[in-house]
Amino acid sequence: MERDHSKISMAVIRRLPKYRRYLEELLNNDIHRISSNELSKMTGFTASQIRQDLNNFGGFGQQGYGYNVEALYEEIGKILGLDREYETVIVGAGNLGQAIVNYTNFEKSGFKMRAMFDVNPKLIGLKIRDIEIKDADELETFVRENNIDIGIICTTKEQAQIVADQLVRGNIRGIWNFAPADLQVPDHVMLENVHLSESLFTLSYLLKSQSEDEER
Amino acid sequence: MERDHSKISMAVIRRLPKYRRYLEELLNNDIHRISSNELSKMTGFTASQIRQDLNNFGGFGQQGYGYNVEALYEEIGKILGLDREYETVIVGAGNLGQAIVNYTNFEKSGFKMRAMFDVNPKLIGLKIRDIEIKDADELETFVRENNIDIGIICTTKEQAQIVADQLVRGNIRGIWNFAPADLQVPDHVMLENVHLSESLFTLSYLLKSQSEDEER
DNA sequence: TAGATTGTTAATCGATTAACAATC
DNA sequence: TAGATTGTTAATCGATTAACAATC
Repeated sequence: MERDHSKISMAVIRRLPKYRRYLEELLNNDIHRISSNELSKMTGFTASQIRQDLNNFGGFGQQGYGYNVEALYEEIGKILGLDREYETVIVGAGNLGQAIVNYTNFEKSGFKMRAMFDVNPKLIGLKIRDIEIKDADELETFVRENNIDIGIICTTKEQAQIVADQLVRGNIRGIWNFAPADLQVPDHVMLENVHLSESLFTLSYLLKSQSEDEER
Repeated sequence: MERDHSKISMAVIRRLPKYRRYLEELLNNDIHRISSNELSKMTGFTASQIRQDLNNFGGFGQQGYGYNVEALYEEIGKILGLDREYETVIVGAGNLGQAIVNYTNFEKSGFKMRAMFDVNPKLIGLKIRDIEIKDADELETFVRENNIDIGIICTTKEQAQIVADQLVRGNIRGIWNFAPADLQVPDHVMLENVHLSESLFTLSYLLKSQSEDEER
């Protein structure tokens, strides 16, 4: 049933978490069967697209019946790599870093927060949810010795590339970057950016075009 | 020179902030002229795409010369609606709300933070950067009376739709939503989501497919 | 069996890239 | 003028939608 996933487009991948979120909701409401048509109404994607998306990974459905909610939820989790745990560190223990470490849903999804790092002496040594804020000097060593998978960068844009280099030297596998910068990392290190100002500027564009539309 | 912007694709819009960011960098380095080819090398987009993108909005360049950095920077700012100020409130004064209010770059870009709101009595009355945390009960009235443009939702997913409804009743124009939920808002209210877990799950997918590739 | 709904192919649509004439 | 680079059209590529045969 499993196909070659190696050339799935990112557009498909980015829809999977939304499918999974709605499937979770269905499970919470004790609904065990769903058709692409019903999922379409919930998610706003077309039924055709949903069937296409899922079929990239195998035939999870059954003709005349639809999809089993539990099974599909589990399969999507596996595709996304959520059937395992990830060792994680947060670099930058300011408000954003703290927001992430306090958002326990990430832990529940398997992203284990092992340490935070900062340069601010006032923060070093503190603990948040039992997670210690360490001196940023120890980052590379800690990442290497603890086989950390993911580094979450919550520093200024000035520090971000320096931190990324340290993470890479410590053999990090992926970087989740919140700094407003385009980081340079080797091909084998996966990079996912959250560029907040790009998102905010998109909203301001939408407001502008909305008000222009109203003038018509 | 100005064209009808009403049917520009979102793919184009979401590239504009990146162009603008690199143009700002050029300005800081006193570079006043840039070709689509050089911009291509910096941003990673093709030169052809850059010229196509910019030509959606008018001919900002000059044959044989390229683009004037200042002028292009300004134009992109105008297109994105960054040539004006926005009245903004943050709902939810936890770490994430505080991270946003403390990130002063948004203020510099014209997004004026006028108040924060929370239900937690321990937070109500406190001030962050001179911005007061108010009782969430006052949200709708405050938004209406102060002509707030943008509401930033940093609450739990359970509270998010309730807050969105209050913002809408207060005549909000746009919502920047950080809660992991798909909010229902009327068509005239613009909605931009930052779904952090979707981004993190995408990273975990990338890690998984990267390790599968290595096995080959 | 009849009805429902998937899996999958084909058609359409939209976005990106290539090419080059226009022009500074 | 010669050289460079845009603006813009045409070609290609990829993603979405439609349609329907397969099948539960």
